[in-house]
Amino acid sequence: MHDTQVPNPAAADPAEQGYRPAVVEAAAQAYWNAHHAYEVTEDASRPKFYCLSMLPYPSGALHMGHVRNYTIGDVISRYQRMNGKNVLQPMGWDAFGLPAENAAIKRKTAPAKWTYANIEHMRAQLQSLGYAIDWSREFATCRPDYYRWEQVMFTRLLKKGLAYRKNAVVNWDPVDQTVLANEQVIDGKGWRSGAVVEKREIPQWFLKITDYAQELLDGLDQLPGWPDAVKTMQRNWLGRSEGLEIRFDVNDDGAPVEPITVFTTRPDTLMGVTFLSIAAEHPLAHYAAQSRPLLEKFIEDLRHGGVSEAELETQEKRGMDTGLCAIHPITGEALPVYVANFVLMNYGTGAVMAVPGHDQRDWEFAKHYSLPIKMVVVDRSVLDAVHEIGQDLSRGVGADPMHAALEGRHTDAYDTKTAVQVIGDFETRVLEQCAFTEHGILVNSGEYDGLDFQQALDALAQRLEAEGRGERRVNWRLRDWGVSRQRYWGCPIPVIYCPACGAVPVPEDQLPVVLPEDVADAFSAAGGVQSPIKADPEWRKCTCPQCGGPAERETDTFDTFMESSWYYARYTSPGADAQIDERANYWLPVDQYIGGIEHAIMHLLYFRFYHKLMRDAGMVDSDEPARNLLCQGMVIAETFYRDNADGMREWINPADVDVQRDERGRVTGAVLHADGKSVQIGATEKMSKSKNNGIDPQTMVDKYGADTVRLFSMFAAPPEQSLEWSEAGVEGMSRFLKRFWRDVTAHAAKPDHPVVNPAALDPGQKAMRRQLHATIQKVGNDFGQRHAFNTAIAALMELLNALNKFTDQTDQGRAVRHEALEAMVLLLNPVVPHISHALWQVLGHAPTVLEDQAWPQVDAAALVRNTLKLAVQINGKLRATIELAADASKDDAQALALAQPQVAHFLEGLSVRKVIVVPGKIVNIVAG
RNA sequence: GCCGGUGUGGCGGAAUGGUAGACGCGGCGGACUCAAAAUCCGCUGACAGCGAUGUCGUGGAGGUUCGAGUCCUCUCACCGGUACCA
Repeated sequence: MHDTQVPNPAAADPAEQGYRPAVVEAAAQAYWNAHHAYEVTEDASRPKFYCLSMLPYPSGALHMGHVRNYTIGDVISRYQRMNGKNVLQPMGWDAFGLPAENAAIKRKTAPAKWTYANIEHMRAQLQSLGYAIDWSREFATCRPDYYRWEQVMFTRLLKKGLAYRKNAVVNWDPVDQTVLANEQVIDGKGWRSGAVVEKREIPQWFLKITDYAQELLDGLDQLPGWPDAVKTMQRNWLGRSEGLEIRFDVNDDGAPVEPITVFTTRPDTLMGVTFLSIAAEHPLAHYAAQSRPLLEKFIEDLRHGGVSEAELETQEKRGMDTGLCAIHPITGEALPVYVANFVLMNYGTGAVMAVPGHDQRDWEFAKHYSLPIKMVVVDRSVLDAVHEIGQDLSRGVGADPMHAALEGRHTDAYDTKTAVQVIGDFETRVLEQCAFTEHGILVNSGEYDGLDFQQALDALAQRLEAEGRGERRVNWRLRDWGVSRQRYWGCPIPVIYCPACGAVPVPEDQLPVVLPEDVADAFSAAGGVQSPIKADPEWRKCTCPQCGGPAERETDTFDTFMESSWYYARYTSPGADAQIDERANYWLPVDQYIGGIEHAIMHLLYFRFYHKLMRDAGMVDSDEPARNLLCQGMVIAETFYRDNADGMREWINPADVDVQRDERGRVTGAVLHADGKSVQIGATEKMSKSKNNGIDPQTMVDKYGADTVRLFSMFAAPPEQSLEWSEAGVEGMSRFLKRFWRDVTAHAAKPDHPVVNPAALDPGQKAMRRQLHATIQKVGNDFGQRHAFNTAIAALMELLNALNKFTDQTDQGRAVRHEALEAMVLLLNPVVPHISHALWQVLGHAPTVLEDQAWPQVDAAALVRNTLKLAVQINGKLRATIELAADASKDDAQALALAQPQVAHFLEGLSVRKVIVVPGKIVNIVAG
């Protein structure tokens, strides 16, 4: 490849000394493209660094969230390469999904066509931002040569028993006769039809992620580079709990029926069970409803509404007695069995033992349906209080609740009235105010009285196991991953249904099962309600791979989380004739993964799960897919609106509004450019179409340049926090880059640049150079360790401000300035690579890929200080500052502090009790 | 409902338990200009004071500590997730 001649943008027109981002950026990008600057291959001689940003969904146009995500990734990538790493930064497209179907319906086109057009547009937008991406590895997940391997993997999992089919509940729109996503259910109604949504059970494919639950939990401890918040959320989502599974015999009017199995983490409250609750989908609920019309109607009513957890958990608690009778496994007591809408069939066994005295939800349910409440656990403090009184509880309250609990502890002296009151008060609280849900000591529990939680668990487990009525169990909140979707725009599930052989995986040599893309007519014909491959009777026709008889294909497609669970591995092996090849083990695991916090649980759990599946298939060596994770916050913006005469609220884009302020800078109002009339100011929230507060990145790049946009998105907030877009703030960044350009070109106008001689520097030059090296140290730490890009940039701004005040024109003064400007170009390069590329040449270097320049080194000698400033506090309040030699002793510091006139003034009439000296920080005088 | 997070000047934010408000925006004043823009310089948490300076101040209420924005308990508001949005 020959060199493309790229003019030096600063030298191109000597008369034009100003910063012209469009010219600078085009030149830098042309140079990088000509030199394939960011294409990489495996290189065993260098440490690798795989920097991965979550791949975008091609929704139509880049939004600020993308810009923020990919700029963070780009800064880290360029920084790591300048520190000697072989850096891979890839990009691709998460191209299947629901929005393409919605857009296709709206535009009467095919989802594929819309998707590919979006990819073309968004790729160009990404390229205009100048990211150091290896584009040779790009792919879209909707292409058969990508999803083919997902299908191969699935058929292998099927053979291994890690994929299986079972019934599961979905949202059903009875008017459109279609399954709805949770997002498409609004207030319990279908978003298009407006019909009340119903729950419906249909057969679906599942992956056995629960087989990996323990490993997914344990693996979190091997991820020190992941945020604690993410690990905590994943732990809670996995939801490991230890407890007992207990069987209750059940009879229907005396005749025995199937027993009910419950799981409980609180077996110590077993003696407080006053009823059982089962899910509406529980087999016994169906059984009981057969002979009970009212119950049947109740269960039918519960079918209304969607299936999302948020909806189920916030709806009013309702239940109905089934008329069945459960037998308490210890006492033999008869207990009613309720159908309750808060019991979820897909958690645990779909049935719970209700202990209203010690579970708040059961307590509320018992109150509402007038069911009995029993107190069987008391707080230790209650026992202690009673013990203190010395009460012999054999004469205590009516039921003699604590006799055994206090066995051997009571004395002869007692005060019946007070003890009864203490116990009574506690019981009254449990019966009338709220459940007591903490661990404590058992009472009212016969032979188990006086035991604590662990003792009760052990005793009950032993007895129930011996009697065959229960066993110890570990229960998980995590459910198996349902991967079937009743939609068109996804990867076809490679299964064939044969009347003779049942569900048969498509043989690998017949894969991929290709999704037809030219379906625009089918889409408009069906109004998008029915998937074209479901609507087409021909597509599904095939022959059974086992018996050769006529058979039909599965017409469901995979959850799109399937594609995004392994894309990171595919980037390592472009063109491989397998899912991935041996190159994967050079690059994996990912060294830095970056994406939105909204993916903290689901995507990141599937991503970890899939990596373990690939490991167990012998494809990768590592246990976890990513060493370090950074979750960036949202991009938010102000909203503006007008309430029109017809009562509709019209949202106005922030770009079309001028904000008005008073003489102190406080916002007093806002007006529309177009008519100069006022508009209302709304909340500052996530950029969205519905609030019309999105700022188009392309407009910003065209107006200010990519470097300015990149700089602002890294400066305005730390990466994990939400970032408020502010065009005034963007202008501030533009000013900084203009100043930087001007200062470097002005300095370079004089051709000579003497070299720093540290021994020859005067105090002013030394101070300037100390700030330079302190900044180098801070920027390296902030970029490399803390990911605090905002403070690194602030330090570089301070350095430039200091350089502007440093007017020293002597040889050594100019040498210090030269060292500083050259370092600044390199330090800023990860954030603003285009202007850095240009200014490097202005400083007299040949054009080059700047990431191959070494990162500036800290000169430790330049950091040395002779004196330090200390704050002096009296009783924690700042009263003076002192300056003393860096090697001064604590005593020196104390003496100097006490000698300050202000200190003496504040100590008047007080005596010094203690002096705390923290070297290099503070002297605190405690006086009174 | 449940799980996780956030809350600091007019605004975005800074601060290994050690001088709260770095840096940027906005605002005010000044220089340059016929004028404006751009650029440059200075000031800018609130209250009191001519000033030196003092008092108060990190969503709210308590607590630990010589010292708390930072740690603990409770509480309020907002944001993210909640298994078929990605």
